This record gives sequence, structure tokens and C-alpha cells, in this order.
Amino acid sequence: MRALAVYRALRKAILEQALSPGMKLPEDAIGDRLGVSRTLVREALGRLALEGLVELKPNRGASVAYPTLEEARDVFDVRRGLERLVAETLAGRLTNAQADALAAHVRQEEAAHGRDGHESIRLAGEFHIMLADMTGNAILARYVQEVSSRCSLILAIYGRPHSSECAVSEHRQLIEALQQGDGRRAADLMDHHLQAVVSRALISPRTDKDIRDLLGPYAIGEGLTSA
Amino acid sequence: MRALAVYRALRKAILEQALSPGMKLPEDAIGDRLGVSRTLVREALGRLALEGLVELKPNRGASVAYPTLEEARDVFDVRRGLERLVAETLAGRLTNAQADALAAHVRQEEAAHGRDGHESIRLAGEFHIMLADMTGNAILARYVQEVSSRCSLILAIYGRPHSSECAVSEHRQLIEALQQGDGRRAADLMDHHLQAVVSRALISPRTDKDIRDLLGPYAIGEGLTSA
DNA sequence: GATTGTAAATGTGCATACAAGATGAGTTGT
DNA sequence: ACAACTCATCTTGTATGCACATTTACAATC
Repeated sequence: MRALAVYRALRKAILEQALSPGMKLPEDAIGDRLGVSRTLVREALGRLALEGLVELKPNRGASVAYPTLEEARDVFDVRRGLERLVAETLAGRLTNAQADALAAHVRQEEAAHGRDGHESIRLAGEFHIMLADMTGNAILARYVQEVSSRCSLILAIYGRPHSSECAVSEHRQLIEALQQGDGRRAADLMDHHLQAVVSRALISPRTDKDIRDLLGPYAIGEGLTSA
Repeated sequence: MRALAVYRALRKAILEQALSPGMKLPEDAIGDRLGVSRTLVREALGRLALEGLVELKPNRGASVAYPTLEEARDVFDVRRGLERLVAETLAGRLTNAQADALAAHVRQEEAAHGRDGHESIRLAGEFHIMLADMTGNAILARYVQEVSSRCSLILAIYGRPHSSECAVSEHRQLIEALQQGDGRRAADLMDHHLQAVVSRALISPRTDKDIRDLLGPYAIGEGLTSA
């Protein structure tokens, strides 16, 4: 199963932005570098394409995905829906060991807070994946993992430089709500938390994407027709 | 892209139960029958494995997935979470054309009601996929499609013969709630609807799966030790 | 000078070939 | 008769090769 290794290598490279969005991914170049044949590279690329991390155009090869803002919003919406379910499922069912593990993780996040921005983002992402795993629902965990990956890619493109720090306090509140067993409150907290991540990190929600609207002010400024 | 064709062929065959759960899927045999090489069959099988329709064990080949009851429950839970989001997203945003299309579909369901059980199940599934498509959220639509497929497979294994009829009236109520723009009510309706499908169609929740418990009565019956 | 036609180069789509691991039948030893 | 071993066979894992599609560069024409 060396195909899996290739998959993981590419995936990691993309998420760490060693391969930046839009970059071409020729099968034989990758195969050369990784010491495997095109067959395995192809398999890995196909898999990454299904997860939305690479785009795969017929006869034109693969490239690192470059999601549009609309796709970005869609991914975050789905993520909110899924993690809401995580919160509901977990509410009141957290073992002590699990709660401790989460608390320990949050302490790590706090330690990395001002220190290392990159590390901070990684840890914040891991927190959500830990939660999903704790549900014991493998399908749910896989989906959360998948949308989380896509979110990382999206933040790499559209995220503001330093504002994508998943507020540590919000994680703490969430754990508390889960322990108290208040499913509704936990789900709402999760929802608002993720919504906050979007609004903190993502470019402001421009719903109009019509070029004419964008060019309007410039037309007026140059004394051209504004109608 | 003949690999896609192979994928669709296999997928359809599985969902129609031409290939029943647990059946082995040798690459060679499939390739022969479909007139393609193992390469393409392999690609298709890999993709189906990611979607949970086939199981893929290293060096031991592929077989049609045979989900456990736990997996079944997990899938239905995720489905409920996703379709809740569909309902929330769609509430108050249904165009007249969309509402008409849904109404027309429900009429089809009603026509097939007593007639053709197989057709009835297919139509019910399509209704949910139509809804997901209407959100305009491609990722959400893909996930819904995926869990729906898995649900079909699950019902094929664990479903009671004739009780998996997705009540037509529940679909009607849902459309109504969506048109009225009551997101909370629509989401709750969807939730209960899917819960109802599970309880109507799925075998009752046996939480104990220990062989010893199952064999207990037989041991007693044969005069063997029941301790 | 711009546009279209054409040919070389690049890279994908798919098939085939070979290597390695799993399966099962036949065989041998106890 | 049963267990363990061996070899033949089947199937998967991976590499390589060929054909075709796309792109690019260059030349010819208007």
C-alpha cells in the first residue's frame, strides 16, 4: 500500500502549503521525486481530488485546488452542520479521560498562542478532529477531517495573515458545555464558534460578485458614466 | 474517462442489488465483463471504497460492503445532521419552480405507492437528493448523495421487506414548511422524518452483540450449562 | 502585424507485463 | 483419521509502454 504513503505525502505538502493552491501536479515529476511509478501517483491524486484538495481536469492533469469564495462558504456551512452534530452527540457522554485529553490539548493551544502562528492553527484544527473522533462515529469523523482539510486550504488562500486564531476560550466553553450535558447549548456554541472563525479569518462576505458593481465607483471617479 | 463509466456501472449494480452485500469483486472478472483493463476497474473500486459501498482489504481484494448495525446507525446519524442543514438552508429560499418540481415528484411517489415497492424506494431517495441539489451547495449535495447511497445498501441488508416506504405525507409537510420559511420547523420535520424511516425500516436496536448471550437460550434448551 | 495552420513536445488515459502475497489442493508424517 | 507442509494457482500490487489529447512554438499567409 505505497499508494497511501504517496497520498499522505501530497496531502501534507498541500496542507503545509509547500505546494501552493493552483500549482500544477504532473504525475511523472511527482513519481520521480517520490520514487514510485505514475500509477501510484495517479491513485493518490484521484483520492485527493475526491476530497477536494486537488482539481483534476480530463486530459489536462492535476493541480492543487483553488476553491472559489462560494465553494469556501459552502465548505464552512457543511462543516458547521457536521460539527453541530458532533457537539450534540458528545454532550453528556464525555468520559473523564476524554475531557482530560481535551483540556490538555487546549493548554497546548494556549502555550502556542502568541508563539507560533502556524502551530497555533494546526492545534486548533486538531482540537476539532479530536472531538469528532471521540464521537466514535467513524463516518462523521471522516467527514469532519475532510472538511477541516479543505478549510485549511481555504484559509491559506483567503485567510487574513494573523487573525485565524481559533479563540482558545471558546474551546474551553465548549468543553464545559459538553460536560454539563447541555446538547443544545453545546451545538449553539460550536455553531457560533465556527461562524466566528469565518468572520475573523475570512474575507468579508461580499455577496455581489458582479464586475459592473465593483467597477461602478471607478467609473464615477473618472467621470465616466455611472449608469 | 471510461473509469467513470465503470464506477457508475458498479455503483448502480450494487444499489440495485444485482451485486449483493458481501459478494466478492475480482478485478479481472469485472474487467472482462465490462471490456476494460484491471487498471480502470481498480480505479472504480477505489472510489467506491471511499464512498463506503465496497470494502477493500489489502492483498485480499474488494467486496460489496456489508455494514454492521453500528455503522448503519452512524450513517443514519450523519445523514440526519446533513439533511437538517439542507432543510435550514432551503427554508424560505425555495423558488416557485423548485417547489413545483418537488410537488410533481411527490405526486410520482404517490402514484408508485402501492404499485411498485422498488420504484417507491428509489423515488423516495431521489426526493432527498433533489432537496440537497437545490441548496446550490455542491459539497453538501455530494455528501447527501453519498450517505443516501449507503443508506440504500443498509436497508437492503437490514430493512424489513415492505415497511421502508418513506411516508409521502411527510414529504408534503416538509415542502410546506420550507415554503413558509420556518427553518426550525423544517429542520425538525426532516429530523423526525429520517428518524421515522430508521425505526420503520431498520431492525430494532439490539445493543448486545455478544455471541454468548445469543447462545444462552439454546444451551438451556439442550440441557447444557447456561452459566 | 495579426491570425491561422502545422508540427514537435509534453503529459495524460489506458492496457499489458511482471512481481509478490494469498488461497487451496494434494501429500506426507504421525 | 487428522494435522502440518509444499507446491500450484489465482489475485492483487506496481511498473512500464503505447496511443491519443493538449499545449506550445514556429512558420506561412493574408
